[in-house]
Amino acid sequence: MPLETPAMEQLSTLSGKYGDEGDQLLYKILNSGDYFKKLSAYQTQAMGHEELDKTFIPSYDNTIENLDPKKSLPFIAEKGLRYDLTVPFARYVTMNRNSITLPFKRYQMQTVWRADKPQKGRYREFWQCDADVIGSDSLVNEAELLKMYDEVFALLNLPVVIKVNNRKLLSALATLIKAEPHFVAITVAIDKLDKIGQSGVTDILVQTGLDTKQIQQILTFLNLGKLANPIEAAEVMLGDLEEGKLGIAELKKLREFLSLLSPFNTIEFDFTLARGLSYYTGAIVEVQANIGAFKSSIGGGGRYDNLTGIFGMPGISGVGISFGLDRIYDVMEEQQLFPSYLKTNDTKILFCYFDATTQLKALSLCAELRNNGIAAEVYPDITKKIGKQLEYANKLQINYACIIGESELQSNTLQVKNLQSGEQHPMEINSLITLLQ
RNA sequence: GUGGUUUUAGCUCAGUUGGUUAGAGCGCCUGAUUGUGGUUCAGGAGGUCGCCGGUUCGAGCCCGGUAUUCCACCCCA
Repeated sequence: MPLETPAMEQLSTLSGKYGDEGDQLLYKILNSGDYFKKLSAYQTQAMGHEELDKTFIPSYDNTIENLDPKKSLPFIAEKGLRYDLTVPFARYVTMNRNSITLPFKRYQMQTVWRADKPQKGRYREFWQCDADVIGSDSLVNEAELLKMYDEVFALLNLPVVIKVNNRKLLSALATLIKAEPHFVAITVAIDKLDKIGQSGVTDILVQTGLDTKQIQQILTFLNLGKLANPIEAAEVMLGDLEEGKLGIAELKKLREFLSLLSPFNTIEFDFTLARGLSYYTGAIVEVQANIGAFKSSIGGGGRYDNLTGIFGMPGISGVGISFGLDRIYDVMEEQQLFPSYLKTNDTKILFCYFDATTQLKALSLCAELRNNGIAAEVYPDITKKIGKQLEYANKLQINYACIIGESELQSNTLQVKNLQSGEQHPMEINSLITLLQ
């Protein structure tokens, strides 16, 4: 079923769900009214002012520069703009737990906002199209959602690579090399392998504080992807660990399901896929266009085991995918994948005229055509220049022009010109309606 | 958040070591053609050179600040 959630959420709902970077990219909304004057002495202290009391507040110039932005934020901004569709969905599920039936499926197509510097393929406001299943652990859901990616992009004629991994393997890897505290740093580093290569990844890991042996094991893990049976190879490496065992089992099961669904696109298991959103716990997926120069992801998703738990409804697992609509548009525009019929004008005919009297006639004829379900337009300005009006129709790709002058008014007929063939015939309004219907 | 870059006519852009009245192409308008398109020809309109300040006899050009565009990084859709 379709679902929509408000553009604004409580900042407390959004904070901490997307990683450190995510919190910085959240658009915060200032509280209403004179939020500084409303602050209590206690609150101003909490904002970093040991000696500040309320009488001091009205002197804004003195106070603002002394405020600690991080400490101040909760007091001056309680709302933020939607950052993705998954977290609001989890909030919705929690709030409506009594009225929805699990497993619950929904799709959601709305804009989200990131407080980012815009650049190529990167927008401050963009559309996401999400599909999620919540309240079921089954890997059938993963398989079906991956197949949904596959089918949608096949319908769009846009070849893609769908990359799949499992967070549990990455987690097991961190356990194996005894570097659990550096889990996030490790995932961020290996995610960059494509861009900066092994040496670049090594550099980052050294800076993180890992030793040579640990780094070597990470690189070994990454290279498993090149083998013929990467999942089995990973099993040898990580299968003794609890999370490794689970992750391997999930990937194997998913591979089995997918083999039955005969995908059109490449679905590959890629151990370098990490993803930054912190709420993913199991399968993670990312979609890349397999055509053109744009290499950033045009879709992503994964399984989140405890997102509703944060809102007070533990033990519910969900999995979802997201289509990055704007980036998909960008790639399709670049590759000219939009079908030509989308580019034609719906307007069938333009009414051309010469003076105030024929203008009235054109308006009433146009209305009559519209009443018959025909898209028609009237040239808006009075001009003696018929050529200009025809050229306007041309530029708008309107195929017919109806010319109304004094002689047509008297004979009660219409001159209808086909702008492609150049042919022009007099006809009655009824035959014009038949012609265009 | 860090680094770079852009800003001149409606649009896309030239503009030399600072020097008279800032240019081009396209578009637009008018006419050849007082009611029949895409071509052609002739003519025309349109710019406080992003903004504020400074240097200079003189600034589109140099300097400072500020806004803005796009790009890369970071991160992601």
